[in-house]
Amino acid sequence: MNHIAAASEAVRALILDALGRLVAEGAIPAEPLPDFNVEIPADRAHGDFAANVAMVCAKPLRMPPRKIAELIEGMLELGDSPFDRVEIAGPGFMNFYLGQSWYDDVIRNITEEQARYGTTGSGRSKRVLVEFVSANPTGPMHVGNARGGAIGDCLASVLEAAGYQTEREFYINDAGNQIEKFGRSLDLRYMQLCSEKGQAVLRAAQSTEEVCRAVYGADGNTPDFPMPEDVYLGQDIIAHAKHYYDENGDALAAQPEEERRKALVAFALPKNIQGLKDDLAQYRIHYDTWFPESTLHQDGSVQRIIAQLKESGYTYEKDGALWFEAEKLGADKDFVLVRANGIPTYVVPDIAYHYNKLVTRNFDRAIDILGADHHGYVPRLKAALTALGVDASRLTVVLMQMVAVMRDGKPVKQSKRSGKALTLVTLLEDIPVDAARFFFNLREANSHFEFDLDLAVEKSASNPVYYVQYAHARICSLIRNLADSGVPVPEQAELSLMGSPAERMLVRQLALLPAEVDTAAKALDPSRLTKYSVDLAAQFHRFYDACKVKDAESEALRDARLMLCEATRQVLANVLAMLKVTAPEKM
RNA sequence: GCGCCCUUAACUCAGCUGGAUAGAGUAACUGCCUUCUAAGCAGUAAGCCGAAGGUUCGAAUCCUUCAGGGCGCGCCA
Repeated sequence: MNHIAAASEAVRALILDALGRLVAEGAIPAEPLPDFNVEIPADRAHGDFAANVAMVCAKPLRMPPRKIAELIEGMLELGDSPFDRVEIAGPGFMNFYLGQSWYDDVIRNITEEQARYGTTGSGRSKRVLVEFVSANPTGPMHVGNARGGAIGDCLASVLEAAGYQTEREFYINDAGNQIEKFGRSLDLRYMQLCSEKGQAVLRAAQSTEEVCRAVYGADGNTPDFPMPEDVYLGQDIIAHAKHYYDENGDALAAQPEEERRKALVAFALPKNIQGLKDDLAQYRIHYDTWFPESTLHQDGSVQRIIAQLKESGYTYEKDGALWFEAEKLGADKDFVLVRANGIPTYVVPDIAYHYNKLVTRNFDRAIDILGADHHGYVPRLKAALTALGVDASRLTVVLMQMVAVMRDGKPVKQSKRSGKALTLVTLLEDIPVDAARFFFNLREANSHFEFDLDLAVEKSASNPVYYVQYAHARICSLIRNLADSGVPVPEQAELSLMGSPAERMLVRQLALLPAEVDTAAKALDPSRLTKYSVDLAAQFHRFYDACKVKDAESEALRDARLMLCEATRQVLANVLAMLKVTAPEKM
């Protein structure tokens, strides 16, 4: 249950009620009044909730704000409301203070809902598909994929918590130009290994790694093993070629190039895809669906989309190519659908894919997590969907800014061309999954992100994930100690004994979770939850410092605090579960 | 040239549907463990919220212009 929203609604209702009676008594004129805000003030000294009703009504009522506030205050009937007092402050704010029973209800509610606490129904069971990472299967995942993975997976958790029927999907780009390029690259490396120089390397090397290093050279392009422009240079390509050679020898070298590429792709691509699955599993990401692009070609979807777009009337021919009139539908410029050589551009399967999501599979919403370098492409995709008669607002693209990897305070150059980008696997060798997932969700997607390798590797307290986990472990330890001395967490306690600032601050923070989940779901911003978890941990640590549990002034108070601790532990565990970060019982 | 994003404390960032003295974490300095985990807490210091205009009772927040940084603008994906 969302105690914050309920209390906020109560403020609004109390004020509207009071205004109604003021009108009835003729104290203020009966005219439509502007909407007002009920918010949680930044400064607690300004109450638990503040309303600006008196200020926004000052002009239409032609009365000073404080005077209006006083009139409203005189008419308020706090009665059964969660509030026990109201103050007028500053230019005319009305500050509402929560009564003790509200705090008690929050704790009882968490005790009752347990792992369900924090879930809401705001998504009304709508079906949402979250597509994320969708890394190119021609190579390993890089740091950008790692960020997308953490953000997408946590966003899906948030949407689940908010009551959406959520599915996670990985789109496998197993067709098109980059697969051609993959085949070409594999073939070149394979033929190099079959050559005299390659054979010499194979004889001399003790391991695949040594072969890769020898062939790769300093930057993937050595005089002995030259590579042309526009191929993949990474060592993973060499390793695939070497493995194929190990298993099948050089018989393939005599085949036509087309056949060689086909065989090498058929050999390497499934391995890569399995590698992606394994790496993502290690990163605690599990998809409901792995959707191969190739199926869209095989089942005729791509051709059908082209036909449908033609029928829409938004296409034209120019220079032998088929163009889409995206500009007429809000995009910045028209683009090519089918090249003069008859091969569709990458956008067509993409359009077909999103059509599949929203029409064929009929998800209510589709959410894509993409790198910011795709921003220009989003309006075009949406324009195409519009032309197909699909409400493009059902697709939301979360753009995430680039990750700048820092080492020794300097940015690490990520060279895609030479295949030297930092991979997810390498990253996870250095830092724990917990830290990586938390770190990548620390900032909202749409902000430039600086990943400090030294800091993440450090495992120090500067990394906030330890701060949050420590709070959980600390509570577990406390509960364990008391249980060992015969004091288990009680099922009921005199909660109203807890009225100190530290206790109340903690409870208010606990009460905030459902509202945070809703906000995060609405804004598609899972980073709100990491921030929330840090704030909650901070409130607990303060409470821990200010209030003794074991040596409380009375057993009744001790029991009440024990219940509060357990509620806090539960909420920390719930948030960490959404982030898929472990909640340790000991540290 | 056009478009998107960013610019807040020494560093990394919150705050942005306009609200009451601008927040947190790091780093610096000071205190707090014979007592539930000091991976913690409390405190000090630190800011012309990139610049200039505008809107208003009120602007870090909205609008305009400008400056600096990142990223896009292919019959590449």
